[in-house]
Amino acid sequence: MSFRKRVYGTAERVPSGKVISYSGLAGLAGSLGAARAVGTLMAKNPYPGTSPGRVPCHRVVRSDGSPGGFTGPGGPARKRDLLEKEGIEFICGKIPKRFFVRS
DNA sequence: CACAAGGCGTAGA
DNA sequence: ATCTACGCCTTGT
Repeated sequence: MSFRKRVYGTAERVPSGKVISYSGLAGLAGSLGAARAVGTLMAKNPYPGTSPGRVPCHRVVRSDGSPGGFTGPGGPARKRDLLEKEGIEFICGKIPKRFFVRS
């Protein structure tokens, strides 16, 4: 089982209306501290979407609450939009900790 | 096998 | 609070 697959699997189980940090995702995926790697994987992920088989990479944000980047269609703007549609609130451009899935 | 790059994280100034 | 520097892990060439 490659790290890559675990990350996507873990990302898919993040519920709508919540987000998780790159770092946290890395940890849940089995490689604590591989936040950077997660970012790389998300950057090349199949396609952002909530349907099965796709990866809701827009729910993966930085640990400090910043949206982070987004290479998918629409860029960062799209990411923010998707999150807001799922109920995430942006306070001064950042996401409150209560929206994070914690482990 | 070696190297470069990437949606990050943390610490210090 | 903002910015720079350095470290981290995995993937693709």
